[in-house]
Amino acid sequence: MIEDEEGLITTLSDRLVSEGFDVAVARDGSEGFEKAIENRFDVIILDLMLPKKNGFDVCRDLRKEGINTPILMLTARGETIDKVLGLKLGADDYLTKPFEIAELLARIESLLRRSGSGTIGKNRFVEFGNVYVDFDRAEIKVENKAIDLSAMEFKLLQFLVENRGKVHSRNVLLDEVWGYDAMPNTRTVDVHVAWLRQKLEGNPKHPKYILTVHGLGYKFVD
Amino acid sequence: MIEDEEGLITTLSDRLVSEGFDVAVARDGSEGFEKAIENRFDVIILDLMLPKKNGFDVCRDLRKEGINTPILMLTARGETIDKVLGLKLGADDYLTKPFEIAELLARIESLLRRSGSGTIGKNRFVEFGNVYVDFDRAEIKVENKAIDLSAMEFKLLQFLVENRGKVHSRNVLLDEVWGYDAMPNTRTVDVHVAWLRQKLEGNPKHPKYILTVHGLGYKFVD
DNA sequence: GACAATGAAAAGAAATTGTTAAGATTGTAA
DNA sequence: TTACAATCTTAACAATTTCTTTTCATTGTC
Repeated sequence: MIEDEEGLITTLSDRLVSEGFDVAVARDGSEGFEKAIENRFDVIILDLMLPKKNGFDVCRDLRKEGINTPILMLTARGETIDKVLGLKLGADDYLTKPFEIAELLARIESLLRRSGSGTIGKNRFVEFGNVYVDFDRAEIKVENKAIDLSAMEFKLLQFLVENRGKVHSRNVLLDEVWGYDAMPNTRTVDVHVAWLRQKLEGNPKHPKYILTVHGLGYKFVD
Repeated sequence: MIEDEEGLITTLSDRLVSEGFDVAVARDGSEGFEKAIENRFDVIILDLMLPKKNGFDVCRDLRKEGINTPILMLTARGETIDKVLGLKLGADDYLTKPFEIAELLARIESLLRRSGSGTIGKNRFVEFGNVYVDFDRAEIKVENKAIDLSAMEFKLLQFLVENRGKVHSRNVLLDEVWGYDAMPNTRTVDVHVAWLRQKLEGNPKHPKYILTVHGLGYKFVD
């Protein structure tokens, strides 16, 4: 994402990350150009008005370098855009600010589909034993009965499941689930693990999925 | 629908109309190309073998013009189709003649769903409990009595309903419903949710449809 | 068996949400 | 243009839920 408007950067990258994308940001044209050459991105979101090197130039020069990554160009409100020029320079799609994020996501999907890079945004869920977890709906079912999890419990479960098999120390879990700037006692993790077990282990006293590794931390297995 | 086989045109357009779609027909490639640029269609059904300009060319040129309308390509019996080529040119799906009309309808539905334009053509409405919502007419009825919703309330309801089941954080709702450049307080969402509940939940204190997921956001269920 | 690590329970702290009402903003008609 | 009505946003407070800490019992390891 080559963009200099901080608000848009934050909103957009947050959303894209939550949709499962990895996002790299460049805040001016030259930086964007460099990064786009060094890395193999799937899509480039390119603002037209940029410091140092404008969107048209970035686009044209990238194509000159043989970079065929799909480019979605953003134009400011009211900015009259010369589509023909844009097309000649090699952009793949346009979007005029302000736009709905859904619109942008749809365009990205379309670009990815066209370039054959694959799809995203599916319903993510996992099953183990008779536990069913749907991360988008924030819903879990045990023996087909819906169970309520708190936000923390959910995030913790999600992290453990997505990094199954590996042992995670309490400090790692605090960083990953609670965030780097939250600094609760490590025992807090224990409490949440206990609650999770209470809710989804058939026999919480002898857990099958969320296991304790004495002296090291916890791990999820299935 | 860009197609030159009269029999198919009649059968198909009759059926599509009866399913609630509006259908425009072009009988050769050039005409189809022109019409697709002039109008905002929701789906294009495009035959491969056409007079004046073949399906591949129409497809590629439309994409070049920035037309992202989903394209469903029809190929004749036995016509070997180069799917890779088709994909590069921007088609979204294929169907080989002869096909069941039901199959074609299903593919169209799928394309519409993917492109997020909702199912248009049909007079789209939903019912849950004794609430009736017509999105095209922007009308809702509760126990058969018409209820007024403000613009925001309506957009919010529509988004929740169209993405039912999934939990949406307040920030996502702000982005989706208010737009990314609008930056109100996240609590604004709560207020609107409360109003919606007031208007369409039988017992607003214990909502059945618009549910709070503590710590995460809101979701619609029915 | 000693010592540290973990499990379990409960109370206090903190965060989130529901609700209301007072401005601020927008749209509309005179 | 002005005045009015409708709508939206913000702020405040209470109610609720969740999180953190603490304590003590239990388990595991050397």
